Amino acid sequence: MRISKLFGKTRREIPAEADTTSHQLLLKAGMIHQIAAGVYAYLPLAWRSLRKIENIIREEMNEAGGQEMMMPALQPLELWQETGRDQAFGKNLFTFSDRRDRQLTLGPTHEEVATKIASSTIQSYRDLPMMIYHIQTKFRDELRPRAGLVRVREFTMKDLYSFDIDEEGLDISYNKMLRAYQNIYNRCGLPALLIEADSGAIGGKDSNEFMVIHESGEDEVIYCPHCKYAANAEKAQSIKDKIENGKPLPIEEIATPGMSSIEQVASFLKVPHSQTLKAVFYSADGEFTFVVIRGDIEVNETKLKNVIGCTELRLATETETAAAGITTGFASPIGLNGIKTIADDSITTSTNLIAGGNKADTHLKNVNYPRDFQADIITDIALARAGESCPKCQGKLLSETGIEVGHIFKLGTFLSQKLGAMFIDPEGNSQPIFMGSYGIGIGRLLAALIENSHDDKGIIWPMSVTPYQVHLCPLYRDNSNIEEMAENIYNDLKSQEIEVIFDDRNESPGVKFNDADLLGIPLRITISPRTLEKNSVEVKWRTEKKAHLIPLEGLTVKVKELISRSLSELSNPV
RNA sequence: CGGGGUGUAGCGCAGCCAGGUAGCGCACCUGAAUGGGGUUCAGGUGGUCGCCGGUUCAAAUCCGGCCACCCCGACCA
Repeated sequence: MRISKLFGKTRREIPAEADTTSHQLLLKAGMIHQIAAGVYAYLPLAWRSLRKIENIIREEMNEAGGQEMMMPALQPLELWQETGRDQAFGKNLFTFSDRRDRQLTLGPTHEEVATKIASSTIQSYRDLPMMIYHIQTKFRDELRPRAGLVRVREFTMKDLYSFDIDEEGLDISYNKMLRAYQNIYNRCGLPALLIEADSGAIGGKDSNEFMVIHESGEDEVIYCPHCKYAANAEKAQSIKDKIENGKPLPIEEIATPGMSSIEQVASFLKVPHSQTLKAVFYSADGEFTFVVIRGDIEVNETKLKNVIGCTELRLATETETAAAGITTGFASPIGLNGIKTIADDSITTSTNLIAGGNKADTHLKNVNYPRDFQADIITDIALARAGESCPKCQGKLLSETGIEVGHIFKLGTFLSQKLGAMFIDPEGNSQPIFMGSYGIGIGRLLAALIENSHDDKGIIWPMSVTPYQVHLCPLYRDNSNIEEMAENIYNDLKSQEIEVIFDDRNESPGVKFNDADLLGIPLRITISPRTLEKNSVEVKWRTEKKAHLIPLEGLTVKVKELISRSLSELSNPV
């Protein structure tokens, strides 16, 4: 490709709207163009990289036994209503009506469609196990698209669905995918951490995410440096320190005028936050719910949602709280009637806590569970934090932010039961198919790659996913000798199927080098009067400062060798 | 949806407060010189000032409404 003909120009200044590195570099390098919030066009350079990533994914999916097919983006909303996931997705689902007033949705994912097809295609245990996948455009009406390609409303995703006869079969399929995913990240040169994740509204047993640890990420990862325990903060467990406040004492009412927050109460009574009881009120699918947790710990709403089993969970409004007869700021689980109460297990290991008095300006001292109140459910609903102890090895937990570049789920039989995807077992009984779902967002992977691999000059592509392998950079091109040599080298490299981008512009060396660094092609070949004097060209890796001279004679063979060596460093299958 | 911000040429911005022929830099076109890390000079092309309405002799500028985009939060298989 000649840069003079390339669709998409590099820029010196970047649109003010971009403030994430990958977004800035993608714009600066002329690789993407924004059309609306969270909607992008991919220009030729980005498209080449995206296709390479897709192909790596395709190869690994095929290797693991997946069969590629294509499912439609346009889906009847009815299908989503059958599984109830229209509610779970809520407004994230793009929906509209066709000319006959039938409601349609642009698929945010394809479990429903895949399951529907499986229900008619798979009939016997002899048809299982089976894995199908496609690479296709998804639509999600995100509340807030952000950070360039990191969170968008239209994006390409590879999603694979596995179908098995039982839990053990699912485990096998799941592990195959897990290995395939690790191969994908390795081949893309992207260090992705495998972590435990919440499986969300669809339920299911296990779920894992692949995270690229990076400050611009949107997810918090809690991990243990000692035993490699790592989990999404929504899922993470920790050992809560026990707080002993002595033997249970008699309950006592105390005046706390105007002290309505944990902060105020604790400092007023000169006790640590951990000796207080915090009350939080939620509306869970419309039901008013009272949540109690130790004062120093935050509620993990994902855990809470799973415990309650609701689809919509939000903090209750002041009106709702008042309607439930609760005195905000002085709420208490004691003497509560007819309100669903959920408590974190942290309150069972502490004694003599300070709780609200259920009337203004009053708190209760020496509150003890279960002596003074009961909860409908007692379990872990706490947000794990860095500094707490690892649930596996007692080591100290740490926290980082990360970009989610893959998510895999053991779905179990939830969807197959809803949609009637059954098979006949060897005994002749009808059984629901065990399903798994495995997704990778291609564009986000690209963004994560750039976040992970760049310097202040530009992108640094791994050889496997670079738009081009070689950047050919002749200096003083109007010198006819250079021009001719450069054209020859360009043609030689191309004839050996080396992917080369040729800076055939008559620009100054500074401009060319800066653009080369910005585009981030792994190998740069410079040809100038200076190198020609020695019958050589300069070859420089994007990752290195220094260039070295390579003779013109045998150049193509040498370059081919460098490329394949670079590629082989990226592929060591798990 | 709550909070904050921005819309003027392809990009970055000034002009608005105090209404009076729309400007600068980059990019782009022409020419010349130069050139190993965004080179210089000269000449040029390009704008419904986000949209609709109001005030006014006159609106990029003042007033009202709307829209779009960005950031933080909430939300998120």
